Amino acid sequence: MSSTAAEVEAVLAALGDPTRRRTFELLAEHGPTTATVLAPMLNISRQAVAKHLVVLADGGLALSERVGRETRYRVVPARLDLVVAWSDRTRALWSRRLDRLGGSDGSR
Amino acid sequence: MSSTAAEVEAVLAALGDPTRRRTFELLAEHGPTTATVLAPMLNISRQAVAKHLVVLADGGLALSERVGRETRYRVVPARLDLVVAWSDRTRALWSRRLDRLGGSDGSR
DNA sequence: GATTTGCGCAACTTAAAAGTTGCGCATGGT
DNA sequence: ACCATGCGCAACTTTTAAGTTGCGCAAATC
Repeated sequence: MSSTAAEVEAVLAALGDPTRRRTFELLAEHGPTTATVLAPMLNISRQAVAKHLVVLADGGLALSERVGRETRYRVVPARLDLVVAWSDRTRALWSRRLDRLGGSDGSR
Repeated sequence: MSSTAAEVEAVLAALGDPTRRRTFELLAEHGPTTATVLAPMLNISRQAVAKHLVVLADGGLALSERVGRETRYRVVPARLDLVVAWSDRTRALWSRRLDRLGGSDGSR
């Protein structure tokens, strides 16, 4: 249930690259597509896109499905919850520290 | 108000690196600290930490304050909202597509 | 005022991704 | 059967980020 550190790692690393994030967004807008279709939109080779898609899939942000001779990828938006969860957890670390200080001031 | 693409870029790129994310978390737990203090916790040189802190600051995730001869960094947890906002926006892109399809099925 | 401590600047090395190209194989169309 | 299309594998180049080391300067300490 609670996401492992490795999962968060994979997701944030995947979203760290601009081209890959753009790929993810395109996938979200267009729906299930192939690397061949995405390549011209990103102005990079099909192979480069294919690699990005594998990274996204490794991070659980996308799923691949083989349909005939094409490999269609689709986005898994639920995976973004991991990012949000991590953000909340980190914010919690911070506020917990403030609690220990007992005050209402975060500086100094 | 609405975050620019460049800002989101900077934040996600900053959080993409494991060491840098760890630095960010340490900063959240420990409160304002210097690169010198953080270095041994991360098992890397002070300079390496200093660079990470600059990247975090560029992304708005941290703020530096010069106190005497030390440079103290503190976390800006509010900046994590950008990540959450981007996640929401991307999810919206996705569901909007489903709306266009008019159906209740995301596949195909 | 001499020493210690902490930092920034800069040059460098290293390591790892991003991207390219070429090829061979499988699937679909005619 | 033949050709076209789409993909995966693999080797390679290029780019960029991560990390190190050395040095000089400014601020505390004594």
